[in-house]
Amino acid sequence: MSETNIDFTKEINIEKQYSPKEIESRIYDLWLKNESFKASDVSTKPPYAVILPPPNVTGFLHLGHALDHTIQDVLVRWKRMSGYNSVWVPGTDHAGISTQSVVEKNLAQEGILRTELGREKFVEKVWEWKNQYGDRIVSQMKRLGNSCDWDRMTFTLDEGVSKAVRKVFVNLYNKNMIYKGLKLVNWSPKLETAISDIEVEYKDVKGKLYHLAYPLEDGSGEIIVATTRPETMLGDTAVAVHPKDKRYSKWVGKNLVLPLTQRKIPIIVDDYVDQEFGSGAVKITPAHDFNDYEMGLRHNLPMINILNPNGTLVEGYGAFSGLKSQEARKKIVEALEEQGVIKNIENHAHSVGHCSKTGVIAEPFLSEQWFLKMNELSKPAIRSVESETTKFIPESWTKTYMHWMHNIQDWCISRQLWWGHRIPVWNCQDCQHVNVSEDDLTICQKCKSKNLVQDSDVLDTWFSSALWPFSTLGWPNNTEALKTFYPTNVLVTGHDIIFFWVARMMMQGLEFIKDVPFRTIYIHGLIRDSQGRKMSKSLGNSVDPVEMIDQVGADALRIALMSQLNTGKDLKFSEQRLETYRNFMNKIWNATRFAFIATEESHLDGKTFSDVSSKSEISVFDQWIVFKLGQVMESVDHDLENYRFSDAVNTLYSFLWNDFCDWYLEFSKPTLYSKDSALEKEKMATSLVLFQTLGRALKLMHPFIPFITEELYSKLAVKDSKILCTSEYPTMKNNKNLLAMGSKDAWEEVELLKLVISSIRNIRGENSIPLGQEILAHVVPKDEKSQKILSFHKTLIMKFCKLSEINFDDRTNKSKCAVSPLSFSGSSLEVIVPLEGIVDIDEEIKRLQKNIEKVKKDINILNQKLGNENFIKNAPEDLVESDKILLKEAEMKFRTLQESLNRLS
RNA sequence: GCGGAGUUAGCUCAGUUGGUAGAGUGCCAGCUCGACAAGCUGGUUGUCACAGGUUCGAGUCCUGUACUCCGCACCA
Repeated sequence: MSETNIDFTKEINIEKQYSPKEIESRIYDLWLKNESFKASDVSTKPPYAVILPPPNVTGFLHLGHALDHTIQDVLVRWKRMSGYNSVWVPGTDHAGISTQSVVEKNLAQEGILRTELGREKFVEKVWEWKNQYGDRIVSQMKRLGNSCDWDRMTFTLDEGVSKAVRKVFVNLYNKNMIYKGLKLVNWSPKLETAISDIEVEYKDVKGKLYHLAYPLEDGSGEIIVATTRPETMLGDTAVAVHPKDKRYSKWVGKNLVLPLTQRKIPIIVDDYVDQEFGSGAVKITPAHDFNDYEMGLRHNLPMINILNPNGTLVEGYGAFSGLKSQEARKKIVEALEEQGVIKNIENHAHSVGHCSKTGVIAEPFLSEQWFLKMNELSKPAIRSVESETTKFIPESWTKTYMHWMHNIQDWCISRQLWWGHRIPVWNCQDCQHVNVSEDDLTICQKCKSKNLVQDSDVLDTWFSSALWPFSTLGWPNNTEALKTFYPTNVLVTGHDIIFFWVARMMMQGLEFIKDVPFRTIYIHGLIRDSQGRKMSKSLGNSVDPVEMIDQVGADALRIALMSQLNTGKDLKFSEQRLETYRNFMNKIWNATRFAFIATEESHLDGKTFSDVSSKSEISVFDQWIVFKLGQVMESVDHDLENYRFSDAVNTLYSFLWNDFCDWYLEFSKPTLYSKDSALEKEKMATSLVLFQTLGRALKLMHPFIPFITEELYSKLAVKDSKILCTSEYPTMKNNKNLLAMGSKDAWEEVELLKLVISSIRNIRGENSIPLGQEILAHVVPKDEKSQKILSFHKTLIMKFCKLSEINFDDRTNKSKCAVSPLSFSGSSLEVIVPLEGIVDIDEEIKRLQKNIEKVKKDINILNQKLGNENFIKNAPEDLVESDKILLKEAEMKFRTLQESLNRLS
């Protein structure tokens, strides 16, 4: 470790209030200039790798990103400081549908239609758009403080990634795992493209159930069928009944006449039909319903497509043709009613699939698409989680993952879009050969014809995302980066994309690299507003993180988010909490300011970060804070190791604020401000310990609040490196020398002192004795050790409690006195404050009564426990013993309090 | 219907093997004590959702109930 000494300067140009704005941009530039975030492909250090879930390239940072990114940044910074070759690989996603829609909308405003522009020109426009806005999200990520290795920045349409995509496609095609087929898929009529099953969101809708009567061809009767979508009757190709349904058995095999079209359709039997529901007869529309589709396949029924890609009715249905399905429904219902076909309409709640991107109703639509077979791919992905080669945190997500994996369906990977990875398939117009190739083709591989046309579809965005953990590391080349960083350590993401992304990365990683893409999957909750509602534009409750950063700084936002992060639950965002941590930043700022104001330059001359004195030379307060510091290091290490971010934040918060500022800095003031030249040595020691402790605290907090800690660290008089973010993260191990200065004895001594001080302050506070009024106090220890400690710290107690005088002997006349009996670690003592002439004793009577009630309650509980034979018999011995001591102490306190109450009233 | 998470102070949440319920924030009172009013000091706040059970002892373990949230499936 290199030891650098920065000249200590007494010139304090630190403002009273922390203003993050100027500091943050300066500090981020400093990191970039020093290449602090760069990781090496080849290193002797152990690797630690995190791949950023790539945000939409034309998107902007929202609060969810802020949370997701901060978690990753904390981990990556922590590991970087802990001696790892720590890399965070950034990237952005082309986000096929979203980006295409945005650009299309934008062009439409200029009066330009995508279809008029043509594919090539349109894609050019999207690239222009990407180049214009692609940096916005990156600069926002930098404002948040993300310590990405920017040289590794990847875009999903980069050449390398595209190569990977094609290689994967061709490879899977050659293994017969990718196939093209005419199948019923989910379709977005607005986007006019197929979407995958998981891109459909089911919402409960209050609809109607229409009962239609279809007459038999031979006039022998009619069958009532029920439907929520009457317009689909145009595509009916059968009516199905249950094979055991006696009501219909006589008609099975006969034909019905479909109203409006007069088409003849058969009555068939199928087990799928529920006899109990409706009339027990189901109209079958194989081209527009998934269940009907399956039945159509089973019974070899014709599949009549009645919809155009944009959701309007196809030609051939007269006035209905060209209508959107909702209008068509209205008109068709009217027509059917006229003909007396509709027997009944009732209200019916059911859930309807909507396109998750646009919110329009998703239509089951018969079309030719590319599919990836998932069954074989899912097997190793299941095994890897079962064997805990990859672990979910929290573990409960394992079940969700498994359930989906076990019920996995083939994935529709083609999209009828222009923006994305075009499917690497060239169809020969002469010999009809399907050429599948990693390279662009101009000649048919079979007949050498030049008459080739590339498949017009692009791949689902998630197809390239699924390769992200290895495509970003250089695959298909066997790069050093891939060898070093794959499998990555942890994937951090929200639970909303476990199926879309996490599961698919697992499958592709195992298929192509033969190893899991990450060892741990950390799933965090989603951010909601202060009332627990989802954040959305329409509700107007979404919060712009950049605006928050402008207001309170990135650090405050980061630590506020992390302070709420536990057990993967969703978290409610509140600006109040943000303010709390803004204040915390200010506290840290001013604590450091104090360090400069209160210490003298000469005391730190030549001193280094790891210089320590001997225990005998530093004060008991120094020993106390160092002891606490050790505990903090241990606890934070444990919390980070176990992804307990809020615990780590709480530990650091209370150490810095309560232990360091409230007590240690106050304890150190009498020494530091002393003009007594005999105290020079103590001053020196305290100055050093103060700076050393502060330095460690800044380091410990750095992963959470990188900007302010880096800024303050740079000003420190003693430190062990120039740049905090690449310095060593403090642990019990690497701070052995310093921590050896801490001691348990010192801890006990100071805790006793704190107890006495607090109890006198309590008497002051409860009796409303103003600070300006000095008072007399008696502190009566019942044993020699406490006696020694307390008299040693006599002046300090007087200063802390604003006493005119302090006595350590028992006061003989305790009338008109406030009395507090105390016990600590086996010692007991009394604090007595004479109140005569100072305050009205009514308040003191109230205080005593309150304390008596409390002690009485304690005594009752303890008596009950200790009076219980079974407790004595069964409870651990040391518990029984400590309870006995507690009881004794409580009884003593009770007597003391009661006596002083008697004297007062 | 299946699965998951939850219910603890006014609010946001901790509570690791069972051993007298915690923090922050808010609220009340008093303070320009030589870093910080974005501060200091003191105080206030609970039928741990409900009902049973196991146990000497349950916020914690078991069973059931109610409510909230989130997935998935079904829905002619």
